[in-house]
Amino acid sequence: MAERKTYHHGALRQALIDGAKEILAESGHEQFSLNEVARRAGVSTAAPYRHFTNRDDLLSAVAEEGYQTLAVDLEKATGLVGLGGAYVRFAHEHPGLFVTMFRSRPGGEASAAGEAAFGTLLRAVLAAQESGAIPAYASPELTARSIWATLHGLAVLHLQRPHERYGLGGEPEELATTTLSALLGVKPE
Amino acid sequence: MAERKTYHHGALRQALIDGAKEILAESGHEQFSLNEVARRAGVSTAAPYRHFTNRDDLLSAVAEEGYQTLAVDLEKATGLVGLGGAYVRFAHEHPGLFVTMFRSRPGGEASAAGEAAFGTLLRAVLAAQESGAIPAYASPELTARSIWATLHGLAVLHLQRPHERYGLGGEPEELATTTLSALLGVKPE
DNA sequence: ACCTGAACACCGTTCAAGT
DNA sequence: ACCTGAACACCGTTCAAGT
Repeated sequence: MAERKTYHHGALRQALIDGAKEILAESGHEQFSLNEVARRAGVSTAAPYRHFTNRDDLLSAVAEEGYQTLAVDLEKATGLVGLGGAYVRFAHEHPGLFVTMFRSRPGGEASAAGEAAFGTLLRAVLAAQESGAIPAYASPELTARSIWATLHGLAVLHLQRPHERYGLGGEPEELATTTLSALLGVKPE
Repeated sequence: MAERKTYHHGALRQALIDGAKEILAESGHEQFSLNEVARRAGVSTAAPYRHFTNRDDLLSAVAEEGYQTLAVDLEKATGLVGLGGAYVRFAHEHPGLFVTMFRSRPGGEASAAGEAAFGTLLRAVLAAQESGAIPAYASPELTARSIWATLHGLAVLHLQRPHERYGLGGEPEELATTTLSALLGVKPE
């Protein structure tokens, strides 16, 4: 292990990001260590500082890739309920990455991928309101933000309290369906 | 500073909890350090281990007191919307404590105070459904859990993205009102 | 330009020893 | 019974020095 490679034109940068994702997947955000990432890449603990200003900067880069993956997942989903399920499933399948995404860059700019993800949700809300699948108590924007909050809370609570089953089943899709229908009366199409 | 006191019959235990809360309020959960708590209490860094098995055990005790404070806050609130506002306000006023509460004891038992807080929400939902203030798409239990998820997501997102204003204003009560009314059509009574 | 080696202050935790 | 002092492995970060 710790095979010594030579990194050229920024290859180390991506290797560090990939290694960080590995650690997050294996041990979670709490256990993440910058030194450990360096060790896995086979470089000294000082090497990452040529590519990132500090630990948080690396985690921000990881978070950005996480937003891209999330945006792709959401785009593949169909309907408001499918979208909600995909959001909760993402958190469930990548807990370390999910936590990292929403802890990083306090006060930083919104990620482009994050905006795209919201846009996908917004379109689904618009369609659901127009078809009458959900009531239009408020504008699509406000409703979409509110649903995002709901899905986010659901995901976070489910990660931290997996034993308290929100709804009947433990499957992310079932959680999202049950919750959204309890609040909005939306039915799976 | 670091005045050397003598602690008797468990007085150090509470002093450590209080010191931990201070640090959480000043610097947040991320910056929390067990050694720092010991320093503030004027004891050695090994002393806390007579009262807590480790760092997480101390934070769990802190979290439990947080749940008690939250339960009291919620009980003082009136109506579903008032309750939602109180929840979001608690997170807004005690961010470090709030994060600690929902990060601690993974798989541990639910706190009694946490259960009490949920009971308060449940009663408010029941009343709102009976008066017709909100639609009864689902059982009060399921609706209460769903609303909790919404409030939690709102609180978390607002802590991490204070610049993205959910709804028009930044006040916790306004956030909760706007969101709940967007989802449930509930009006402030 | 990119990485190493060694150092710094700090952390959580342990343990023998003091009172 | 409760706390100290000193140690351990580990962390994030810096910086002179190597290639």
